Amino acid sequence: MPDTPLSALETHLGYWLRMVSNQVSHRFALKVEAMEVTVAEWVMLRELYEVPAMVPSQLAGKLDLTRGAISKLADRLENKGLVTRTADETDKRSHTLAITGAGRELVPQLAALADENDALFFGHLSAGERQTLLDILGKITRQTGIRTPPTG
Amino acid sequence: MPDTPLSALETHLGYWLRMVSNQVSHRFALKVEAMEVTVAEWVMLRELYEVPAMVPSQLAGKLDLTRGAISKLADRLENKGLVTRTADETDKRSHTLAITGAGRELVPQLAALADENDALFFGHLSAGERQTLLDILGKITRQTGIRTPPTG
DNA sequence: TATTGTTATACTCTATAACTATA
DNA sequence: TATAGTTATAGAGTATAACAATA
Repeated sequence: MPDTPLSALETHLGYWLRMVSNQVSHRFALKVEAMEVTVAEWVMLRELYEVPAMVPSQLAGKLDLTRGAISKLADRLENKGLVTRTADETDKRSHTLAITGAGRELVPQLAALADENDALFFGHLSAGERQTLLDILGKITRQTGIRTPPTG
Repeated sequence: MPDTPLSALETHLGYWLRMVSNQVSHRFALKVEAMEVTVAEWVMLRELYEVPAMVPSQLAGKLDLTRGAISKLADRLENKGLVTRTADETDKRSHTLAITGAGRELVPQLAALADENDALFFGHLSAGERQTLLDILGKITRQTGIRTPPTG
């Protein structure tokens, strides 16, 4: 028997959020594995899908990763032909990252897998509950100043 | 401009859940680092805190990890003096894992850090919103048959 | 000197699969 | 033969810090 009441242990929201999120992401990872893409790569592709091009440090800021992490991720995606690096003419230190045609074709397929996975985990919630969840996630991120989900 | 409408991309709940959860867990990791414990170790300690002892494979099932992963985690915690392995007399292949006195003292301190972290990320939600979030997380896990948060 | 991106290094987390000892 | 736990190996994910080129 524990020395201390368990109630505090039972209710850490962060703990349960992590449990559920890990489960959801893990299942999604298995799905995208078939398309030879990892979850981190999917995140980067998603981001590049929505802009013409972006410099690595900008992306690092957006995804809250180091420049080194972006560099490695970009290497992998470049090797897969899903992303290209283009030199900056004016500042020779810099370059931009852009999604390729192949990458652009892949994204909707990956999005379909994400839809499938969402259906599996969130499909049994009511539309209202899903919206509430999204709202709460938005509220949390807005308070802490990271990227925020769409308000829908 | 993307070839496909972005609305589908915008609203993947799994995607946003992961973003928020990663943020929360990362911040928590920084906090517990000061106590020389990782998040995965905290999860294992939490589990062992609530029972007199448990066999590794049972724990693997509970945390949805492989026996190998548990073995390595147990090694680390044993080296830190937070967990002990005790041979099973009847089945010589088996043993049990139990939290030590030091581990038992540490858990409430880690729980306090979890409280702090919860406050940071969920403190601005209303009590009702927090309960709703917990309810929804519970609902999701109950549907997919993994461990579920307390109904509170 | 400061900044951009890369690289070297390291560690956690986790898996798969082979292995050892025992049942 | 089957099971319990360990270990070897590997790869993702990420960080820190040193580095090269350029500004």
